[in-house]
Amino acid sequence: MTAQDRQELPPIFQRIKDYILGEIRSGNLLEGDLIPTELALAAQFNVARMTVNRALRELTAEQILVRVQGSGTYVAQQKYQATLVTVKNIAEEIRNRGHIHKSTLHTLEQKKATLLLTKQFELHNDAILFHSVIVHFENEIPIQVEDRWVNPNIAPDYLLQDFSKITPNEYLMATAPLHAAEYSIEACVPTRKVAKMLAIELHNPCLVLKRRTHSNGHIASVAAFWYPGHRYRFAGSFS
Amino acid sequence: MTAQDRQELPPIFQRIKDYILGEIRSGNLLEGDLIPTELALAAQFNVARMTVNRALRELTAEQILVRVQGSGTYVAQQKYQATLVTVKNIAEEIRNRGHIHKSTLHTLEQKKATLLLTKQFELHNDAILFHSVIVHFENEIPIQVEDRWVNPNIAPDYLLQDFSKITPNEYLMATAPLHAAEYSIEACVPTRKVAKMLAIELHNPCLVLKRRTHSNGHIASVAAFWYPGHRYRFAGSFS
DNA sequence: GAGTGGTCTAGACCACAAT
DNA sequence: TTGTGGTCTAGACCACTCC
Repeated sequence: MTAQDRQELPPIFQRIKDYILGEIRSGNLLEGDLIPTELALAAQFNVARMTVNRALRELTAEQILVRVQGSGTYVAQQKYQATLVTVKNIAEEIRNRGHIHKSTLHTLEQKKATLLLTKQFELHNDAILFHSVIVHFENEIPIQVEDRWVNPNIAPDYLLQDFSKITPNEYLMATAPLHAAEYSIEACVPTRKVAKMLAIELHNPCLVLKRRTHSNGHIASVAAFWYPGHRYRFAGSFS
Repeated sequence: MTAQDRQELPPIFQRIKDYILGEIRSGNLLEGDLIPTELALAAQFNVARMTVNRALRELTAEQILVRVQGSGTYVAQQKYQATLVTVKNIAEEIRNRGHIHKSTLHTLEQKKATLLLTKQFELHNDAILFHSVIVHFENEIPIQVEDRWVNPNIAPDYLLQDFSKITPNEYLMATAPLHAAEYSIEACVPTRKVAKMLAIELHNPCLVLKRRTHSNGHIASVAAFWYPGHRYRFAGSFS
């Protein structure tokens, strides 16, 4: 069968994927069930085995199926209902909304690490770190306080940057490739300083995103991002 | 070249992927750059074009490359530094920590939808919905208030369930396959009812996860999950 | 028209699992 | 040993972009 014969139909591998997905949705195939072999599906659809292989390989990448060499292909266990939240570069996010991003630099210094920070950075006791505090504005309204500590070994020129033109995030992404990160999201009452910078009351809760990033086997940066709870939310969707 | 010749080496398509990724990491290939054609890479690695095709197709699925038919293959724009938070079934999460999950049912009813709810569910004005309010405990400490509205058409037997044995999440996952969801995370002060159920003060901020789930082309469920801010955080890591 | 990626074929050899 | 998936080949025709 040529592509012309198929006309407006989706590619064969896609139709095989749709067929399998349909069998799962309809209940004909249940979690853990063995599905037909590649050769059986190839015969059923009258196509080459490679075409079936691609369909099943992609469904495996999508975690719909599980394949075991020598054994067979199974319907994967249903995943938990999960929510994924993506937190991006704040300046980019604001610009993507068509709004104006501005930032003000409150602190840019080098400072001896506290005990907690030396542990977070996995550095020796008297380590010197770079520290910046920046407030980000969306259309002149403060939307984020970025309190960041940076490992001088990873970004030695950090203090020389013009953070009105480039965000620390953008600078670090360009300087130190991101290899891994840990993060948490909490709801906290703001400190006096943070409340003042965000122009909110002390009793207004904040969303606090904390993130530690790794680069080249070292801790590159430890940052806390404070958002006013009544002006900001993390949101998204998935399917 | 046979698999035996290659011995312990990774498959060819993987080595081509690694090569491209290395060129990007090293800076030899920059964002937007055109990469060699399939035929050029096939000649360079002395393999069939299909093998190169698989490597490039997978890198495209991973959003490392962008392919344009008739034009060429390009290095995709660098992704933002992103933080992904996964929120799972609360009962499962607690058990995974080795702790004891318990829940108490505060409300289980059918009720006429408010105007806001009819819009969220995309239903007509006088629609009847199921409503449940459940408090989840971790080692006897309240950790989540689950306030959930459910579409009766999707889960007609919702009111008959024993939610001390199965969470609404688990029941809905088994009854109505999850196709998509929207969600948000906010920091809010609790309502009086929520504060009482969570045994916290009115001034203690809460993390509020809101989630709307789709199943079979309909809105299955609209839920708000309240967590005490000082006892709970969303956390995770990625690399 | 030349060159690109998109898809597909009909074989092949291999590693691994079940028996 | 048989059957499974994992990978690869050396072609092919097509749709599309760019010149």
